[in-house]
Parts: sequence; structure tokens; C-alpha cells
Amino acid sequence: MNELQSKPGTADAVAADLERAIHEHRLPPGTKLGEDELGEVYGISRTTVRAALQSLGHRHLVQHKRNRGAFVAQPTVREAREVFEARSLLEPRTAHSACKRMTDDNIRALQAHIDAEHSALDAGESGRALYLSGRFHIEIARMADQSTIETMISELVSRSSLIIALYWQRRAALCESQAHHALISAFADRDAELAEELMKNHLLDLVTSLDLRNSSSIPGTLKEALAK
Amino acid sequence: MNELQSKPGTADAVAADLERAIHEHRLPPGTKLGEDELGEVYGISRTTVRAALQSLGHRHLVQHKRNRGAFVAQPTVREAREVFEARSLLEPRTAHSACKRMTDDNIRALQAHIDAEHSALDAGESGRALYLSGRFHIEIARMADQSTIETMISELVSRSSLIIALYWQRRAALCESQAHHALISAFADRDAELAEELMKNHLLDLVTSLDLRNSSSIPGTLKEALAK
DNA sequence: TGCAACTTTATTGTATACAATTATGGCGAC
DNA sequence: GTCGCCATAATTGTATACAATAAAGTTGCA
Repeated sequence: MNELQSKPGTADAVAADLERAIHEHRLPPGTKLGEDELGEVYGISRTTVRAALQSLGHRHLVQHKRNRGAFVAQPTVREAREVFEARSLLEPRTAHSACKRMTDDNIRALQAHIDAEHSALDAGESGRALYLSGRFHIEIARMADQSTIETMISELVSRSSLIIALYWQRRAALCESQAHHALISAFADRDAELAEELMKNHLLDLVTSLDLRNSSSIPGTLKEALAK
Repeated sequence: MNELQSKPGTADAVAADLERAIHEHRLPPGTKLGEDELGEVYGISRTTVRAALQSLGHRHLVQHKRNRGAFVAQPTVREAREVFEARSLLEPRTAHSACKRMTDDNIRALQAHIDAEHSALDAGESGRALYLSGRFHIEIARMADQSTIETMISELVSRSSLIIALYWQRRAALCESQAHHALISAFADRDAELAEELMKNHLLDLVTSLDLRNSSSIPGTLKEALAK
């Protein structure tokens, strides 16, 4: 079950663990990530913790404040728009490429992914469901056999999870799955053009389901809201 | 002249310095980046050097070999194709966006950029000319007011410099400038569609000017060629 | 003489100690 | 009583010391 993950105790392993916790909303935006605290949790020194936090900082998942420490990032409205703009440039065309290379096994894997997502949702594990939902997009990039683009989409998906945590406005929760089902159908029909169009619309739907009015700054803590 | 660069001695400053040296081909692919050595050069401890190298590693500009150290990355043929595939998804549309927002000052700045590139070329500083040529693409992304996409393109441009170092096959050296001139004309005419098309073709030209036959592994040193 | 195993050396990986900076709590003055 | 300043504490930034690993050189044996 361990999918070529680094040995525990390494910076990569810690970073992966934290990234997943962030992606699953177990660590909400604004959470302080103290070095000593994390070092104690994982039983390692601050040196390794710092390496992990730096790695996440490069991926824009944690924000470093000078002499203040690391915090789970709180994307601004502007960042949110930029992330989805970037996704809209990368993902539709990548879905197109993926469709043309997709095997029956790939399609079954995607279907299994959605099933797992549904199971998580039924079990009340909404964080895990969100994580799997994001992984769905990453899997498609992987099937397109473009690891460079996959890495970029992976970062954007994780950041999207933070954006959803901050700006999601309640709505029908199952719209996501519907869009993913439609994508699988297009893949099964080997209709690359349709897959591209569906992905494009899916991303548009995601953006419109967010509340990105500039007014709502949405501070992490009310303390920070009054800090300035 | 110092454009909001970090104070010298910080990891960011060292990383920026190394990135530029790599981009300008002063540090060729495969160069060993010893921690002690760099620490002595910059007058800082290995701790800071390591942070800088990690940063560059995350941007795929240096490759870490376990217990062996950091080396200037040597992109494979596959990576080379992937990098330009990613650029072809991001840059044409970004040029389109940039064109619609572009001011007369922006256009003058781009023109000045090309002039500087020509000057460098005339002065025999081909590395600096290549660096400026890459910066041209990054500037366009900046003018599109999309900092997230700009960051991604910046990484891809730097990686492209490594790719050029490894796979460039001699050709007319000025073809680049011609393409950039044509882009500026499109911007001046406020023809976003044309700018998009020109960027797309420019990137295609770049790829075809590379020798990406799978056969040529192109080792960094002949020692490594015989190592296995 | 050629190969193999061992010793040596150099370099990275990790932890710890110290310095710098910032937030916090208390004290005093207005 | 409130505001401002100063001392204290806590946390990050940086350097150094030690441990682990891999490369290279050496010696011994076949």
C-alpha cells in the first residue's frame, strides 16, 4: 500500500504528510506551524522540519513570515483567480492529451477513484473526499504522460483546496462528481474534444461556485483581522 | 539598479545568483555544486547554502543525488519535450492576455529589453544575451498581471536555458530576435490574436531547433558516461 | 599482474547550540 | 484608568559539530 513514499523521518515524508493534511482541511488556512512543535510530533529535529516547511513554501502551501514562523497559506482573492486561470490553461488541453493515450485500465482506475470519493463522502469524511477529488485531476495529468505539467497541476490543485476552504459558498455538494462522471464518459468514448470542453467547463463551474468578491478578506483568525 | 533583491547572504540571494549563473551558462549542466565550496564563495555557512540549493532543486534547476551532492540539472530529452509542451500551453494564451492589458510604456520596456539583448550579443556576451532573451518571455507574463503563471513560466524559461545548453544545434543565431520583434509589432498593433499565434509559432520554432533524438544521451562528463 | 576487499578521505545528512528578532507582560507616568 | 516604554520570554535565523554514507586509494592475495 505504500506507494514509493520516502522513509518516515525525512523532509520529503514530513512535507507529504503536511501537504495531505492541508489538502484534507485538517490544517485550516492560517494555522501556525511551529518548528519545535512539529519536530516533537515527528520525532525529528528542527533542521528536517525546516526543510519540509521550505518545500511547502515553494509550493505556496505555507507562507513564511520573517521571524514569525510558517503558517498554512491563506490565498488572497487575487491568488484564487490566478490559480484557476492557470488551471484553465493547463488542464483542458491535458485532458485532451490524456484521452488520446488512455487505456481501459486507466478508465477503470479513474472510476475506482470516484467510487472511493463517494465512499469517503458517505462516511462523512469530507476532507478525504475533497483530497480524492483533487487527486482525480492529478491522475488525468499523469495519464497524459506529462510529468512536468503533472507537477504543476498538483501544486495548483493543492492550492485550490486552500481556496475552497476560504471561499467556498455552500451549494449542491455533488456537482463535482457529476462533472467527473461526465469526463469519464468522454474518455470511454475516446472523445478528446469533448473531454477538453468538459474540463474547461468544470473549472469554470468551480470558479463560479466561489465567493471571490474583493470585500471579503476572510482573515484566518479574528486577531489578525484587527491587527492592522 | 538593485531591483528589490534580497539582502546578500540570504538563501534567496544566493539562489537568485546561482539561478542567473545557470541561466547564463556560466554554470553548465552537470557542474558539481559543493556546499562547502559555495559557502566559502559567499562567506556563509552550509545551512544557508543548503536552503538555496533546495530552492533551486524544487525548481528543477539542480539535481540532488543522495549523499553525493547537488549538480546543475541535466534535463533529459523527455524533460525537454515536456518543458516546451508546458510552455506551449501557458505562453500563447498569456501573450494574448498581456496584449490586451499592454500600455505604451510596457511596449517601450520590451523594446529596450531587445536592445539590451542585441548589445550583449554584439559585446560577445552570449550568456547574458540568452538570459535577456528568456527574461523577455517572463516580462510578457508579468505584463499579463498573472503572477502565478509568471512564476511557472519563469521556471520553465530557466529550464529551457539548460535544455538549450544541452541540445541546441547550431543555426542562425538571430532568429530569436526576429520572433521577438514580430511579437512587439503585434503588441503595438493591439492584435492579441496575432500575438498568441506568433508566440505559439515561436515556441514551435524553438523546439525544432533542438536536437532531441533519443540516441544522444549527452552525459555531463565522459566520466559519467562510463560510470555504468 | 589483476582483482578484490579493506582502509582512508571527503562530502552530505542530521542534530544541537548560539544569536537575532519579535511578541508579550508588567511597570510607571500622564 | 489608559497609554507608552522597558524587560522578559519564546520563536525563528544561522552557524557549528557530529554521524552516516559513498568515493577513492591502498594493500594483500591469487
